[in-house]
Amino acid sequence: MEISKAFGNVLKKHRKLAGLSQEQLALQCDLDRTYIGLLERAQRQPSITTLFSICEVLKIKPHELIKEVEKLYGI
Amino acid sequence: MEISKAFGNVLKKHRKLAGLSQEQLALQCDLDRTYIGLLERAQRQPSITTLFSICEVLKIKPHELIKEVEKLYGI
DNA sequence: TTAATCGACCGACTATAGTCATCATAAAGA
DNA sequence: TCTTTATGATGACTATAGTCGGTCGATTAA
Repeated sequence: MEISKAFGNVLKKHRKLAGLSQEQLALQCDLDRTYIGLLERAQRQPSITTLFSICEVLKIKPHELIKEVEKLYGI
Repeated sequence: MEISKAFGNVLKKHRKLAGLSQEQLALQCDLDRTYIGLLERAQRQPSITTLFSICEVLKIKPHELIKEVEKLYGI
């Protein structure tokens, strides 16, 4: 699986786990609502600061999320 | 410490550990010579696919590198 | 001295991240 | 049915990632 697709899947999973809508997540990490959707649909790739701010809201360490991305990506 | 600065420091450390020049690293991960320098000087932030391709060349798992960035960043 | 290597830095460029306004649609509830 | 909530989607925009060609100074070796 592609990196962006893997990231999108992991992001969606953790957003749901946190019980947040795309809009709620976007507001809390100071990003645009549509952009969260684009990330989940693998049409954008986050920079690492974006990754860190999303993870802060989702209360997960960035390296843990990345570890899940690696797994889906297959490395 | 800022995220980009933390990342630049970690990148430089691991590039040195791998015994590569900025240019050698750039060639192997199909990026520009000057861009590696910009990353190390914290004037650019990588996307996650860029992160993954750099880590592949440096033979380190992305989540391990991110863990070091977290530590320097202070989370 | 000369040549080679390395890294900082620059200006200008192309590609893509991230914003914003807006419309469409499907699901759930009053 | 009417309304609200969540999401998909699009087009146009601004900001920044990433490229390219080059200069410069420091270092190291011939």
